[in-house]
Amino acid sequence: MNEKTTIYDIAKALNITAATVSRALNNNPKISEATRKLVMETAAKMNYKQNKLALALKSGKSNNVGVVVPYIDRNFFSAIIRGIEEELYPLGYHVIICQTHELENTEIDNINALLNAQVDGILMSVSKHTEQTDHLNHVLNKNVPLVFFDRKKDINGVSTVTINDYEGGYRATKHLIEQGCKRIAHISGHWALEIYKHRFNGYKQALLDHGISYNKDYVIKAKSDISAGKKAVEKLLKLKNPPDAIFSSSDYVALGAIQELKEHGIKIPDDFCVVGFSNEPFTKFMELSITSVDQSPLDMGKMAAKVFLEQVKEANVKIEKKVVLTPTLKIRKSSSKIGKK
Amino acid sequence: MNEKTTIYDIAKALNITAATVSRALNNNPKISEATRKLVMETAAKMNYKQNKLALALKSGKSNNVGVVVPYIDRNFFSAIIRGIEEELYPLGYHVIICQTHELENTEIDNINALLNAQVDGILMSVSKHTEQTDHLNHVLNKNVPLVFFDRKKDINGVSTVTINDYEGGYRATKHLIEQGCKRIAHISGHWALEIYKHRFNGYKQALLDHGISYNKDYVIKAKSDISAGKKAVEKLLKLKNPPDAIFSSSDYVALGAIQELKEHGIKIPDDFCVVGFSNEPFTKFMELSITSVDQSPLDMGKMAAKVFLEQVKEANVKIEKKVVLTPTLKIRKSSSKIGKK
DNA sequence: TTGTAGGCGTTATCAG
DNA sequence: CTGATAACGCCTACAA
Repeated sequence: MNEKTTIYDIAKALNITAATVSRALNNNPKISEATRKLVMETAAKMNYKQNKLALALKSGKSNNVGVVVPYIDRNFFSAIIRGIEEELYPLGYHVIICQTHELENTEIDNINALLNAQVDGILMSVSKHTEQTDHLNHVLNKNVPLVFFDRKKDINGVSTVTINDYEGGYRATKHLIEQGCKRIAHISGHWALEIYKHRFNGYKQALLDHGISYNKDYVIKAKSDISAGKKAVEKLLKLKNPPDAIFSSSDYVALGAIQELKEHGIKIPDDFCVVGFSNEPFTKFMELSITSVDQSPLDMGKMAAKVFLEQVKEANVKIEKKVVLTPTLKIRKSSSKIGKK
Repeated sequence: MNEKTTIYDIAKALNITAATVSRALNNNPKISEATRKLVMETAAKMNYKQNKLALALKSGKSNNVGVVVPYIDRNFFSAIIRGIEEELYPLGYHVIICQTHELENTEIDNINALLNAQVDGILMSVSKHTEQTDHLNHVLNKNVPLVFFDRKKDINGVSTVTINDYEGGYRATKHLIEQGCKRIAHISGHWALEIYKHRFNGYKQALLDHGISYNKDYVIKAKSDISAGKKAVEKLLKLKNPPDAIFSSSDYVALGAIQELKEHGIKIPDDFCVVGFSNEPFTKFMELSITSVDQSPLDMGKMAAKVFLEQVKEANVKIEKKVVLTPTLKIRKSSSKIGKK
């Protein structure tokens, strides 16, 4: 009753063969209605559950997909995973999660482990410190669908789902310009990740398009945390001609920047505007809510899942799809100089 | 080269038998050093990877554990999952995640799917709306280790990892009393979850222990969101003798409460103190940072994983372990009446 | 319509 | 030390 019951058990109980049981269970057309019903009933009675492992071994499909991210408890990534799970679960897939901790070796490890586990696909955001691509090519060689989301490597034949970081940077900067800001600084991240380059490019182009000359001194590369934001502001305020706005590639940096600006008695948004990136939950909860670029991670996850599904459907065809989502600017108090209530 | 190579392939290449290859690969003592080396080398050369699926079918161990939570993108749960993953990954386990969306039927579904997938254990936080326990007993009948974290059902033989919600409520309330608050209200959650009852009990006992009589009008049950917090405050302020502090079972409610209090021109913490629960990331980022009870979800996840591991180790013995973690109060501005700088 | 037999990739048992 | 063989649970030609 409580131990595993197999199709053999129920075959024995019915004095028929396991093959017949299998067919009945799978609604195979070539089976009498009578036996089908009988099998179904006793299967239920004996509390039979199909062993997906055996099925997987037989069919070569595990119905598991691996998802690899730096850390699962970062809001951006957990929201993506949620999207993936919700899209894939109804189709019978299970999501296996792995964290790289931003370490190349761990990433390689994860990938290999997933491959050994015979996953039907891998959806991932590459680690900040990944330089090799052998392990990724390896996935392709095994004919396992691979999809990058957000952070990618340029590899032939791999589909990607990203947001238009350039556009995000552009819109954020344009918004600041429209608010009347003239000297807009930019705090960027580690350029090993191209997303930061793109945001910077968008920033730069927006300036140029609006007749504002680009000033190298206004651009700072920093880690993505609060204290980095503070330090960056300290530096910026020491310039002979300090900026009157910041577009930051990180919400945490934006927060640190705001804190430091307040320490200096600078009024936000009246005298200084700040825009962040990622639309972290806290940005909208702040009393001085922070304008930020939303990356719609939930949609990104769902889209990554859909791209994966297309890939499995057309197993023979090699498709390389590049989906680029458009970010939206969430305008909040930290940059609402005009039309303030 | 790029298709799956099995032990048969490498056996053929070496003119030996698959069994020998298997032994060599597994460092079986009864094998000559020479063939071991030979096998290892050609295995590497042929890029052999063990098929864990076959191993799982053979051994009955999938090396997968299922983790079931309401939503994975809630900070509390994603942090727990991170803890579980980090504890289990080094031992070769993979974590499969499922979301119940707080729905009983989805939970039942998830559990069954995980069982079919032959997971080696299930770690879960039960859904708010789960009343049945058949599906959970079912897990036990199959002899699959089951561990509850945070939200549990009282089922014989199931280990649990929770925090001492009573203590959390007690400490939060005591803290408010120590700050000089005299009329402390409590905003609770859905009592279908016993955690809310426990927090309430801690609140009540703290009052009594400090000679403050319990006032039913000061207790409100509400959903766990910002607007519920606002409404609760509206109600409380209409009392003939309104409170001067709130201990809320939710950080979101606490935030809503604070917003509403400010609307009414009430000074926090000078005239009114607020304490929340969960230590959501945003609580410490606010300009008026919010005092909150930290549940150390990362530790909770790690502990749940450890309990699971003990369980698999002692497969024969039925152990029912109840781990209760002690929450810590993170004191911040929203309740720091005394010793304010 | 149903039974038989083989195989998915491994490991374990038993001989040799 | 190594080779054959069976088994894990399921599905699917092929045969009856």
